[in-house]
Amino acid sequence: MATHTSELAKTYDPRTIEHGLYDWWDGQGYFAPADRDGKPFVTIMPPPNVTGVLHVGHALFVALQDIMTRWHRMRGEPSLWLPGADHAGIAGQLAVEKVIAQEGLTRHDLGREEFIRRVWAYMDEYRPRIRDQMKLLGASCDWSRFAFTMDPGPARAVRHAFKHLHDKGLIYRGERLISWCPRCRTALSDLEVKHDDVQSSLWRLAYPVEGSAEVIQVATTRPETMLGDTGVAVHPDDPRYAHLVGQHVILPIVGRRIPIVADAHVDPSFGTGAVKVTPAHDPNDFEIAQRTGLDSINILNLDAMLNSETGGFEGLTVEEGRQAVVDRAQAEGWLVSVEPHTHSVGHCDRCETVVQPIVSKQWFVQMKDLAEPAYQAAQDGRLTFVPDRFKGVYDNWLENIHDWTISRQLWWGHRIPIWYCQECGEVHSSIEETMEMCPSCGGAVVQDPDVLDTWFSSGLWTFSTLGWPDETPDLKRFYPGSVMETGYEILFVWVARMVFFGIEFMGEVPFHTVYLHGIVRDVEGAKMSKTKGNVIDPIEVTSEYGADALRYTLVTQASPGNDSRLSLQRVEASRNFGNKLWNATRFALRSICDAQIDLDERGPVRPAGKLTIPDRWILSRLDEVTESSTRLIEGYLFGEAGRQINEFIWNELCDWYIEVAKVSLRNESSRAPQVLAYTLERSLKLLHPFMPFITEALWQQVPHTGESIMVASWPEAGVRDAEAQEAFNALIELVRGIRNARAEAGVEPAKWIGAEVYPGALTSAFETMRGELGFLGRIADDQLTIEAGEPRHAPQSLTVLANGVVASLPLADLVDLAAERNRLEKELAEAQLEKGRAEAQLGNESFLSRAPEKVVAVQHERLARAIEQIAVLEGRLADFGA
RNA sequence: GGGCGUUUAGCUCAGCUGGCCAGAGCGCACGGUUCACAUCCGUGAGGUCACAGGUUCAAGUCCUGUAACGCCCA
Repeated sequence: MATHTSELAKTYDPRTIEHGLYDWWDGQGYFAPADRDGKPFVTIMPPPNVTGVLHVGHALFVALQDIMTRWHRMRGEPSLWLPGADHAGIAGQLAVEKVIAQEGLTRHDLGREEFIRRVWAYMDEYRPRIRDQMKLLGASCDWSRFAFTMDPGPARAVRHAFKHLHDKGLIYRGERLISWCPRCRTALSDLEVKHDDVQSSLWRLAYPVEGSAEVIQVATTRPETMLGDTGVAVHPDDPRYAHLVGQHVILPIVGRRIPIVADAHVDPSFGTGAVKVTPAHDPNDFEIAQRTGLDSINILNLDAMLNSETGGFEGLTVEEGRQAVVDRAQAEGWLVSVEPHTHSVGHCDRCETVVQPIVSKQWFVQMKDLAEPAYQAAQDGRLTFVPDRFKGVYDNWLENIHDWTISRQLWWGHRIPIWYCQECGEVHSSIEETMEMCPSCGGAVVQDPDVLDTWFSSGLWTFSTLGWPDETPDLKRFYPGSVMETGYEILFVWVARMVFFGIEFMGEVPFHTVYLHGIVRDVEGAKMSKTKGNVIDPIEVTSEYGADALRYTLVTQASPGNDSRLSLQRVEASRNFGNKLWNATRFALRSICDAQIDLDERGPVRPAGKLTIPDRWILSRLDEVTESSTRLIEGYLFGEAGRQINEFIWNELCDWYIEVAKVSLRNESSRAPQVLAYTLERSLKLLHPFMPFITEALWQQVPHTGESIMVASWPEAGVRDAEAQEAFNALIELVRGIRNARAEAGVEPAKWIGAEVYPGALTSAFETMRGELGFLGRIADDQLTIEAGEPRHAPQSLTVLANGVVASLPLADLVDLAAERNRLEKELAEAQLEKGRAEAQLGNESFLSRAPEKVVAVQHERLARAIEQIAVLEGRLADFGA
């Protein structure tokens, strides 16, 4: 270990201890998968995109993935957590466009080559920053395998995948209605379009029917699109319009003659029951046109300005065009009505601009054949979800899948590996980065100018990072991986795509478990955003409270799949927990300084032999916590595991064991040092995946075996000691009762009092804990009696009942008789209620016959105890007389 | 329109396979310089587990419905 201080400071200072540890771990090579046999644990990091800085959402995923990885590593499995970064196509390009805009330039001023050079420079600047931030959080990922989507390896994988799918006919080029962002000037996939409700209007327009005085009214939320109408559709069974089907209307403004058609998808109850059909700018209309053979007329340029098809409106924006059409309709008398209407409008996920549906020539992935096996994997259990409700969401998406638009009219990204021959017109895909001439005719070729959707390369991530398409040793050893941990918001865009690509290219699902976390919100529950100014910077939090505290907070405050709110108060509480652990270790180190701690290859040897009841109790509780936290982590219930470990350390080890150890440590032959060393060392190990820095720092100080807690073994649970637990629990209850009675009677906290204790069956156990009882209850040793027989009471005394143990505290002048009588009466009433409840249960035939024996036995005990207490309380009250 | 989630103490949330009197942190009240820790210790107050039905010997937990809030898909 790099720094080995002999004395711990009085308070825990996360900054001091966290500094330097990470580099030491890294230098020791602990982050790389161990070179040993056995099934490896593999998780691939969802690549944060390189355009920004880390936010708390990243801190959450780092914490969760690090917990899993560290835990599996401690269990002795070769563990790989592979980090990466994502080039973030649109977002990346936007970020750099903003930068050059400050120089008054656009990407077109620079030209494609120079622009891309600038993007690379930008990315090269940001990548290390993100990496450094993840190091601050303690991410134990293998940096030697770090991958970037634009690196040569992953880029080659993209070309291989593309060519494979193209050759197979699963990638095709076609004219389809797609979502177009006028601002980003690119096609988007369905998943990049967010739908928001917008307050708008519903306009009713009257179109004149050809050769008659009749008009047909249509309702629309986008009147400007009438310029591209190629038909009017009505429901085939709608009697109002039956006579018009097959006739034509003359479209106002443009004067086009368009047919009235029947289509079953028209909703007769919406609006007028007749809809205008604009196949080039509406998905539903596009489908109606496909079925009824209507033409398609595009009225927009790619910058979303109206084009020459619109007659006099060319060059107007959509909004201007809308106003112009409405004005004209009003003036000419074919505007029937305008009513307020709220409807859902698609916006670009990146820039919020209203998305325009446009018919355009793009590249698509045909999804049906890819989706089917991915769906099957979830049905037969090869793929499971945590929490499992996301299986339904996943299924539903795959069942209703549409083809995936993968071409983007951007410069930053993987260039589509397609070349068009200028001579013979053939289209070729290639796995090479460049193509010199047409493979068919030797003619000149030109590469498709577009790039691929970022998620196309991300979808290959589980194997492109391991060297695919080459059969590398890494690929053989680490594919398929184990767990994919990520946010639920990218279940479709990323997880599902990794699954179907994994199956398609590797023949196996890329991971068996998908763990999905929620969104970390601010204290008010609002999503954090730069514009709102409510962002909590994880790095700032880390520098104030420590990465351990932030990680612990994020993990224990959230349950899988649910959003959580982060408050600094809670981070502070986690830091305080670190301080508690820190000081418990200081105490332990001081107590065991002279003692010889026995070590074996797993650390301090489990104490055996002459153990006291508290010794046996804490060991038994440690076993229980070891068992339950192991089970919880196996079941992905990290938050609950973390909480239980905290409770054990704070409320049992610190509050009780260390307190009683102060008594037994006075005794030379005490085994407390060994018990303390053992329990503390195991506790540090249990907590290590959650709070890696402080546990390492302290572990190095306490007696241990091995170089680092990171690569030490995860504890195994021993056999429970029910007898010790029962006896010590009774002691705890009694001490609490005594403290309570003292407080209520207003006894000075510092005053030593007397006590007569009647522990019944636990008498001999209590004899052995005489010193501890006196210390904890502040009872003078020469005034403490422990007797097996029936409780007797001095007249001026308080009575304490606890788990079958009775104590009488003679407090002479201090006792307020009326108050004590009152207190006893209240306790008596409670005991009688308790007796009644138990009797009711035990009097129930079906309870006795149907409930498990164990549960029935508990009720018997409960009844017996209540009866006992009632007897004692009634006896006591009788002493008070009338 | 379809689906999902949330609703538990003043606040933020746990509560995993149904089983003693429902827990934590923060906040609140009272008291504490016991030689690890005031980033602490002790004691206490505070809950109709959203509502209405149902299943069960037993429901915060399972089922059905309702409401409010939120999210996803169309």
